[in-house]
Amino acid sequence: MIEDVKRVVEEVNRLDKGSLEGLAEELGVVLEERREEERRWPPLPNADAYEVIVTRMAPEPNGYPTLGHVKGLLVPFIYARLYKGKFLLRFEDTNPRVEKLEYYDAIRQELGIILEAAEEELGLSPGKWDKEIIESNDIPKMYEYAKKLIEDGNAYVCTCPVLVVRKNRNLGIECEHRDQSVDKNLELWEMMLDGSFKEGEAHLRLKTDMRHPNRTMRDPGIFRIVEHPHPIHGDRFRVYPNYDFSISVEDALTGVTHAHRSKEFEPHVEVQRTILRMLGLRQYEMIQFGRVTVEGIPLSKRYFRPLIASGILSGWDDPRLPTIRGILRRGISPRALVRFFYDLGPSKADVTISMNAIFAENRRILDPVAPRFMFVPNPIKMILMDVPDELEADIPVHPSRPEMGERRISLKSKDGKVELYISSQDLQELKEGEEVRLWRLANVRIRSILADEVTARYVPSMKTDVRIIHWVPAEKFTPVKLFRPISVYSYEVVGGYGEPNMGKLSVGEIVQLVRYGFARVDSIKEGAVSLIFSHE
RNA sequence: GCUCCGGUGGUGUAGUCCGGUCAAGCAUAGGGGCCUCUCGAGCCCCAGACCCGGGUUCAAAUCCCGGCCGGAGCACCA
Repeated sequence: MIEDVKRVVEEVNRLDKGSLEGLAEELGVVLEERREEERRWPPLPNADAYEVIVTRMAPEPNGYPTLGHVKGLLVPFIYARLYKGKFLLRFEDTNPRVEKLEYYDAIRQELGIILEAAEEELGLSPGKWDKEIIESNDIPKMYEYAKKLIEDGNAYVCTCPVLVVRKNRNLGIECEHRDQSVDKNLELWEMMLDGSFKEGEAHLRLKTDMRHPNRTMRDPGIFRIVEHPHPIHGDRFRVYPNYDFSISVEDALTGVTHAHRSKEFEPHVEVQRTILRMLGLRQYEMIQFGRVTVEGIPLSKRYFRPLIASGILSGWDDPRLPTIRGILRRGISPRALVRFFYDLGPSKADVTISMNAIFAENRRILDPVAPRFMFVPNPIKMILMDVPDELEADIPVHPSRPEMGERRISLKSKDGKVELYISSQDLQELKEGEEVRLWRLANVRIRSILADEVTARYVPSMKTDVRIIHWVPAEKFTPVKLFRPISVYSYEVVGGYGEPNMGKLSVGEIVQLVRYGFARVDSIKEGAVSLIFSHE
């Protein structure tokens, strides 16, 4: 019997897909239709256990958000919306030494822009956070929890110097403070709060296991003294909770069901679970995701600060920087960012992405809407001869979308001559005697090429299977300065002329320079346009 | 060193929990073609992957064991 089953299964397994499908049909088995929908994200673990899914992003206001933060924002946001839950923005501001008010604002602004774009691009609505929380507001509440920990014998005040603690934690040695009485600990804790100890002299630590294989679990510090004004509370507090403590209490108290953070916090899961258990607080899902680094670009603020201070970078919005500001200023649409990170997914693997991948998304979004303009870098004068009275070119705003309109450029000839500019790059490719087409204007035959001037003869033809180049009239054009980011420390400025009406652009518009690439209008002064090159 | 986490086409990702619908999906980059008065976009087609070795099983990307490679943490910072 078993042998028979074996034989039959083997036989079936040998069949190819076609005959299996035929067989299925014969037997009346209905194949489940493969769903052709947009790629879905993997489900949230244990989602059914919660009535409402609550996620959050918890940035520390210690700098301008970068590309690296976008995943940390979008992962919880997307899940919250996918599950019709709530998304919180929480400022993790418990280290006043590095936090500043301007960073709170920068984070609100930048994240706001991205979430709005997420609503547009992915249809995840509403494209904003449901509630903002300032963690430091809850410090008094955290003091209460600290007290409870001490009273239950789960925490003690330690006055060992840093180096001793470091050594003890490495070696797994318990110090004498560990066995202090509850009363003694309460007394010392009050002293921490009332200023009897200076910064660094006393710490409240969790009593766990000094020989735990996971070293973050060896009596982690949960409160310390910081003698530095807080950007919001000034001198109100001198004792601040540490990361593991504040995050656990806050997540539990604000109803978070799924807490996302980057993978480096993996070892802290155990610490946080322990804190929750000791405090009798609600447990929730802790999910780690892989870090994102950009090929060739450091993401650390520490690295950029001196470059900004020394003027090598113009500020936190320098288009060479991977800050969100910098990237937007460069002309990357926030929708491109959103789409990119959506496709990236919430995976736990660390990834190195290339800016080219982001550029590809941006092109996809910009191409259908960006108005086209002719731009002639490094212009060289071209003199056209044998021109009838007038040449006219109707330039479409967007060749694939005639409804966007067109503009007319007319060139009047003087004694049969017309002057215009072409780019020296194009000129290099031209040969004397060659017929070329000036885009949408006329065909010409190159007569002579000199170092700073080229002459050509008008050809009454519409042939388009010749080389097509771009031009601007010599009589009227817009001076253009194009800033091309190369790396964090370098850039190139390309000067040239643009079509006459480029002077009417406004700051923030993103255009396509035909045959050149996308660029964003950064500023306009006295009719001259400054562009920042986005990408090809 | 210790602890933890990963490894699917060039790149990124889905699938791994609960083995069969996966001779593996999607995107991007690559090749070819069509279209186009942009070297852009669009459309069509092509090619390309389960880290290695054992094991379990009728059946393994999926489970087990061993190895290799990569990353992170080991701050009284988050």
